[in-house]
Amino acid sequence: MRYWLLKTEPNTYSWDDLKNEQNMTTTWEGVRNYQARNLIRDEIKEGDLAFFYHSVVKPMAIVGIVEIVRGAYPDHFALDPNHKYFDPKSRADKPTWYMMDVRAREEFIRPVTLTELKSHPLLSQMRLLQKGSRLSVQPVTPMEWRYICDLSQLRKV
DNA sequence: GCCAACGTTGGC
DNA sequence: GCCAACGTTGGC
Repeated sequence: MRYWLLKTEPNTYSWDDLKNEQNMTTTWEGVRNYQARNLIRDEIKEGDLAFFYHSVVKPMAIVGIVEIVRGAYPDHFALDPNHKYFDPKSRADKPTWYMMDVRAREEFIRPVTLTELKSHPLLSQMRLLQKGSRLSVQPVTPMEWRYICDLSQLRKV
């Protein structure tokens, strides 16, 4: 089982949005970056866990934990010409993009902010904290995972 | 609102 | 295959 971090802009899709979904489960579509695509398609497996990170908002923070409840399958939104995630290069018989399903599992009673993450030397190698790191799907090491979970209290959702 | 970093596009 | 131009991301 491996650990990940998923970025989202809460203006677009937030932790509260996820908690309000039926079964607190949503599709995770619209990833249009090849590096992130490769992680979804090749590395992320059902049962893996991921931090849910709010970007471009105050405060920027990890707010909860989701479980991957369905591994990679073709992103059908790429095939819909009327959808904002449409990509004319993707084809049904040869999909370019992949999506997955995630479910809210736990939330941080106190969100762990980007500022706080940066203040911990042991987290200095975190992908999220590297200059210019724009990847919206990132790996998290087991050490980083445990360390960050210990920074806040978790509660089941 | 700014702008550095990054990814993609397209002419050559 | 190179690389300049362009568009986007995302922290500040």
